[in-house]
Amino acid sequence: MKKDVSCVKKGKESAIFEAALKAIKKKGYHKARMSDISKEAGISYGLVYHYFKSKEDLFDAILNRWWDGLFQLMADISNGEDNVHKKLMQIIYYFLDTYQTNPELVNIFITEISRSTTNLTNTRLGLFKKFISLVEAMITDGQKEEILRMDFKARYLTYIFLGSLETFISAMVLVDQNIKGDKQKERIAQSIFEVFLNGAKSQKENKHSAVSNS
Amino acid sequence: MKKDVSCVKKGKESAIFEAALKAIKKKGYHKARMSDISKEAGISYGLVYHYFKSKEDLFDAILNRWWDGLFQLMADISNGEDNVHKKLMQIIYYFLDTYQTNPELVNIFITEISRSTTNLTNTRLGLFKKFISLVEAMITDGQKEEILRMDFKARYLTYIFLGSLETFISAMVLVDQNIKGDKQKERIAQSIFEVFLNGAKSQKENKHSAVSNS
Amino acid sequence: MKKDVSCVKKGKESAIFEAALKAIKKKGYHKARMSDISKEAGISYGLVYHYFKSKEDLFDAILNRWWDGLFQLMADISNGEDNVHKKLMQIIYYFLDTYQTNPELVNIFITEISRSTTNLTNTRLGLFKKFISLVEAMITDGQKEEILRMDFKARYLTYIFLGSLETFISAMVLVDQNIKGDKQKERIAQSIFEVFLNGAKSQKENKHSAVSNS
Amino acid sequence: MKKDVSCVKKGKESAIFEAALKAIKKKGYHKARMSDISKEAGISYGLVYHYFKSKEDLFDAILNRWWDGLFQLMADISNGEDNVHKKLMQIIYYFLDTYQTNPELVNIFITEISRSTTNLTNTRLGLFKKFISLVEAMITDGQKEEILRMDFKARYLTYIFLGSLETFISAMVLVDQNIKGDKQKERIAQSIFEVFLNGAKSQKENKHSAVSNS
DNA sequence: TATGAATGAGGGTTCATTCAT
DNA sequence: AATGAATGAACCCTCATTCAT
Repeated sequence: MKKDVSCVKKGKESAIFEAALKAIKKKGYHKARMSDISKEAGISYGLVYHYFKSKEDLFDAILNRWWDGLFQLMADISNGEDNVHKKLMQIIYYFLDTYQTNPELVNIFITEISRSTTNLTNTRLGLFKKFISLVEAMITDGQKEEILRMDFKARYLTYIFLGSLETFISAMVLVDQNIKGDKQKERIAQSIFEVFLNGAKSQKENKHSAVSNS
Repeated sequence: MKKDVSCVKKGKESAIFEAALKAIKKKGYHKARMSDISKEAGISYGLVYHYFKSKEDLFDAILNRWWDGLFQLMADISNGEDNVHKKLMQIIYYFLDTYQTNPELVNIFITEISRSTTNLTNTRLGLFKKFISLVEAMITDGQKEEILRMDFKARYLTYIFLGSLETFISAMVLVDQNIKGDKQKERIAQSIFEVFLNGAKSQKENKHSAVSNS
Repeated sequence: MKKDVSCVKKGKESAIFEAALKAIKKKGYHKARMSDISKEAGISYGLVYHYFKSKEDLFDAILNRWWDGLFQLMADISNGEDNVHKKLMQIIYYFLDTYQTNPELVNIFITEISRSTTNLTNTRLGLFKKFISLVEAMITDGQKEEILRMDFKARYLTYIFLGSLETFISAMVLVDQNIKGDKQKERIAQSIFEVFLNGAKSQKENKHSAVSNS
Repeated sequence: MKKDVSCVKKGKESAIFEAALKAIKKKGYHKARMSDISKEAGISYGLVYHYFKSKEDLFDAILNRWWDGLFQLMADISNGEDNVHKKLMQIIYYFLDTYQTNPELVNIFITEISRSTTNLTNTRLGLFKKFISLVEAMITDGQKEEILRMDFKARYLTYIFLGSLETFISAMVLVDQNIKGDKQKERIAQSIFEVFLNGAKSQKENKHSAVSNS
């Protein structure tokens, strides 16, 4: 019941929110106009300001939805007893799942946040760093459990992991590709993770180096 | 000497260019004002337009410097006889070298181009895709030579390679980290490449899987 | 009553329109500033753009008011059964009437359109040529009915007719002369038409030539 | 010799002058840029300012050439003993002749002066009024000699005369028509003058009115 | 004379935000 | 809650004019 009420109450707010997602995806934060958003939401110009204090505020709300979901996941993972394999896979899946249900949201994360220094207020930068730290902590654990190689800083491995993930998503975003079915999603997730874990070297090469290393 | 002459001739243009780099790095393309640039360059407002047709034009000049250098490198690599190892390493070094000499340039590439769909005109998108294709071609060669694993699409490996690289740089950009000395540069390059090639899995794990695979 | 409603609804738009008329009359289209117009209309700068897309658009709106009225008249005349005398007189009266009620509008037509090649987009040029053609058609009819002399091209007579009319108006515009009462208006209209029809030659001369022609 | 020197000295000045004519004809005074003019003249940007104090000054020089020629003619006519017929014809011919040798000059007179109140400084307005007065004086003389009808103000006849003339030229200007040969020039001059003098009424109509007048 | 780089005061336009209704 | 008219501070760009060489 509570939820219903909130839905009734938040019906317009939510419409604005979704409209903002679309508009920002389409034009980017700077070029998306408040009028685009209100038009897309099917409401009047000034009403946006009843629900969101400013454009910046609306943007923050969008980011918060992203970060909230992500940090919720990170909390769940941290509390769980999975090994590093499964933990990292869950992160990958979070990105891919969200991309399926809410491509605009991922798009905005990729294009406006993950690389842009300009949109990064200190608060936002903090969230971003916090996320990296959480991943790094997992990787460090993996190193301690001797699952991940220890000859590189955990931070470096983190970059490589997140970088692969982001670029994959980014590429899909760029061509507006949608993930067709769970099969493809699984394949993509596997690719990212497999290469991260075992590298791009061929088996043949591996043997060579195994020999040469022996 | 040659350089001096060009500096005399191109003194102002070059000053504007550098000022634009700084301004765009600081505020991003959209928020960077032409007045910021002229002020930074120590010249009058209107003079910018003597050297560059428009803000867009100035931006393009910056991008062209980046792409020109990168495509020059790609051409050199393609003509050379190096194996895929060395080729990919050269790409990594190009990013790191440029980051040393011209951190703003790399910054702009990372923040305004490599992920931003909004700033991407068709021309720019084309350059970006061309670059990806060239890397993919190298990776494909590496697969044919059985140096790189063949169980994943070359395009996927490409994403992972470039993703790792970009995120590394991006992270440095984010914290305004500078590369101290060639030693550190080498270590970073090695990290990226090593993990890409051999994966993040520890040796111990590798033995396990080697055993389990046999 | 109708007018009142429209005034309530279109109050600001109409105020901008009138202000634009004044500003353009005073300074000409090029030198008239949007800020002049907004100031004259007693509104804020940006509001002009709420009602008119651009300066050009506002200018077009002004021209359209003129052309709409004129072409409406031309249509009415064409449908009517009047002879060429009355038709041409109605055109003269349209100019003079509009000059009385809306001197700025006529002013702008005279100064910015009827002679200026620079402000003439193809659309505007088209309207102008269309008007000339309609007048020419009347004159041609007059020639067919043997009311007007046939030894000159209808187009030539058209130029002379419109030229007389325009210059008359133009001269009044130049000295900001206003038409005092319907008497003066009638006298002016008569002058233009009489001379066009019967020429400037004196009666005495006419007799001479009549004799010499016989 | 003096003239030669002046020609050597004034070579560039004259080139600028002609270039300005072309540029202003093409784009109008306001839109014609000083750079257009210098480019057209084949000289450097700043040099224009050696010969002309300002854009306004250059414009005035152009107008002066026109007015000088015209007032010279008016002086010659006034001193001569021709009747009003010949005098008016000479004015017509001055316009047509100049249009043949210097179409841009006439164009500028038509489009930028004869109707535009905006470009009219008091000085320029004075010249214009002076010209009208001189024509009016001729017409008045014609009335006194009972060659021209006296039932209308001389000023009105003047407007009609000049209006016919201007619109004719204006129409040629509009379509960039050039006068082919002296035959056509004569025909045009005749048309203008004939209708001014004898009116547009057909002979048949004239007889009717002659009858009705008797 | 001659060059063209350099200046900077506006100009049109945009758009986040406010406010009266 | 809801509307959309109203505001005005910037912003990009133009271009007449000046100036160092």
